[in-house]
Amino acid sequence: MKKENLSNTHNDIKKLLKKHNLKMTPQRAAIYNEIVGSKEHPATVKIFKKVREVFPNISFDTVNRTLSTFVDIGLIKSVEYSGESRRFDPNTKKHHHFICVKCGRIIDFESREFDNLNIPEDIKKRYEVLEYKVTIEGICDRCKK
Amino acid sequence: MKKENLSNTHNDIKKLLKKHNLKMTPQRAAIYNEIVGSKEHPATVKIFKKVREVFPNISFDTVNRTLSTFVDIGLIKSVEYSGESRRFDPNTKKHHHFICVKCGRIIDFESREFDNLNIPEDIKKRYEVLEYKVTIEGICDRCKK
DNA sequence: CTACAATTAGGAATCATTCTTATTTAAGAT
DNA sequence: ATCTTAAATAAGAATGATTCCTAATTGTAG
Repeated sequence: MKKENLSNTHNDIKKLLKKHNLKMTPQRAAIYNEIVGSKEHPATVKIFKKVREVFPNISFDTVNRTLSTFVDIGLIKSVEYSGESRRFDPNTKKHHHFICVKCGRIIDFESREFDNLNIPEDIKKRYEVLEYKVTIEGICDRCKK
Repeated sequence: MKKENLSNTHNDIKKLLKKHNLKMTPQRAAIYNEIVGSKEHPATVKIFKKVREVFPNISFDTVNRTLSTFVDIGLIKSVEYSGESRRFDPNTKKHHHFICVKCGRIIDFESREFDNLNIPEDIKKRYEVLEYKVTIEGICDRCKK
């Protein structure tokens, strides 16, 4: 019997929510059930539509708010830095980014090592690789104070 | 005297635009002047406001459209995969992403090598690093056909 | 079981982006 | 220099994503 079977899931989230002084609600359970195991990195609308099938009255706001909550407590992750407005970079030379998770500041940096990584063979075989970069997330000097 | 002084800029863009059958306009020049040399990875609204100071009648649409054009011809880059809706990942284990630039599909992959990169010393010194990941951009198997 | 604080639904509001259309303009040809 | 025309622009409407507001509901501690 596997350690993490579905019957444990509910209690696991409940525990995690409790740790953050948050309540377990049927909506939260439904949203979690929808997203867990999903391999397709769904957008909020997609999750909303799916959850609506089993929870016809749930509002978009609830789904959206709940997803943010889940990200805050580390239950799921938000992919990349999407969701904000598009931002531009006049620097077209190869470089990498440090992004401050507090203020959103994006700082360029260069690294010989990062410029010369070996792309995994199975990726190169299956897909056409155009470019890659390393993105470091953290807290910038200004926000540390 | 530096090679790339400002007087060349105008002609350089003009040449690049021409290569793509696009016209040089004062709006495009103003937008480029605003973004070039900018270290802060500005969002569209910010660029719009700045350009408006010297070009009071320019529309937001023009700025936005022009920025997309600049990205298309490789004059600037769009940072990360922002601009779309937020997308979520229930996989909180360390992993990396391949993003298809055609369909936007995000594919997880794991790599021992990528998991153990050496973060540059000056980054570690100046900022608090929380995590990092490698993002590969390219064309996925479905879109290659 | 009760009370209270947290959570929810629903709709309005906000923000970013794109579309539509009429007008203007850049740039090659005369 | 002027003409021609395809491309680009301004302005506002439309769309899409997200967040805010408020009243009603619900989970949970006591």
